[in-house]
Amino acid sequence: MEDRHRSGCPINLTLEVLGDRWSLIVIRDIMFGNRRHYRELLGRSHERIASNILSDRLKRLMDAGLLTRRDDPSHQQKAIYSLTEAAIQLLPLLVHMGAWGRRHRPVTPELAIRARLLEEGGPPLWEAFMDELRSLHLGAPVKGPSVLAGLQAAYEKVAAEQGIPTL
Amino acid sequence: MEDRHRSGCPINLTLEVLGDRWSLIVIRDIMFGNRRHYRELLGRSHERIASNILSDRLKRLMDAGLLTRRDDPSHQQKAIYSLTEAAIQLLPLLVHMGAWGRRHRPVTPELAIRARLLEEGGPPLWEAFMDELRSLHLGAPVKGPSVLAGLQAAYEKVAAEQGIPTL
DNA sequence: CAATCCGATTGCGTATTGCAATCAGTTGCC
DNA sequence: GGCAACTGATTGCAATACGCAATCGGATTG
Repeated sequence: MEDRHRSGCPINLTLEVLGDRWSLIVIRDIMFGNRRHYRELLGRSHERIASNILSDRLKRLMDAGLLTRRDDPSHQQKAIYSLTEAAIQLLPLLVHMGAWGRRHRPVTPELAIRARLLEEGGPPLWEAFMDELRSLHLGAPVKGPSVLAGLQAAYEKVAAEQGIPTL
Repeated sequence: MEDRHRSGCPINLTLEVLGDRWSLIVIRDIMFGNRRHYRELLGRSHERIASNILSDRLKRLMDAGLLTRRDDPSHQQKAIYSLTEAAIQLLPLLVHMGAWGRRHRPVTPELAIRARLLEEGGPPLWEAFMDELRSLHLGAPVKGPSVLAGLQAAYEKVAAEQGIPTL
């Protein structure tokens, strides 16, 4: 991206990569929504990212070493985007953002269910989730039950109880 | 700021407040640099924020309930900016950002000293620091020795050993 | 062979950013 | 008193980024 940095401060350097309104949304959708294709990222979020912005962010995140792109073997023209280890290690950051937002912003309760569960699970749950992400994105061996599926099931349970349409 | 949100997702709502290149830099400088005046924030950082951007960010952060502004009793035209409880609770997020940047970005070693100490200190140190911030910014009673001074001393010690100019 | 889906790209108007200069009022100093 | 320095900003302007809609060439599906 840039060779010239504003400063070598760790927080500043992190903001140079993630300090905009879309980069972390894209990573969130890949990480928690398991969205691996361009069209999935484009259409299925509440936030409705524009296609040119998505394209630009995918490029930037690849340049920054947070995403990789490979061809989908099942479809000649599909691409699969995967998280790198660096991106997987953003999980605690995203959990903290969710936790802070839950406390200090006007969140929609059903959209905060996953954030609450991840917060309550604490570092042990995060580690299990990160291991699962490594198996999904880096081809690492599967180590345990699916945290992702567990979060989704918990969400659907609460959603069903409250008559909320599943995303 | 905006009444219309892109979505009620906790991560998205957090990004609507903090998802730009300067907001967290301002909070970082107030929090870790104890910079409470406009001119201090304007001039003493490595990143050199422009005065109009700083002015705009201070306004937005006040609107978002992360900062308060009051008159400086010692100087008729000076203002003192303080963190709110919501902003103080961003500390773990900032520590995680620093930790991630330290591992995955080309940080300047001496600028990473505080980040390393806060990371190593873990939640107990963060709690102590947050208590100190509450006494500095919210007028809460002082509870223990100054974490801020400790970080600064540790930084100056390493800096002196390596002949690095103190900020 | 037509409709649909694929990952983008283009055009265009608006909003945000970066940079430098400037402002009016206050303070410190001699 | 007088003046330089300092206070928290504001203004003007150019460059960049964003948001939105339309579109693209190629591949797949029915």
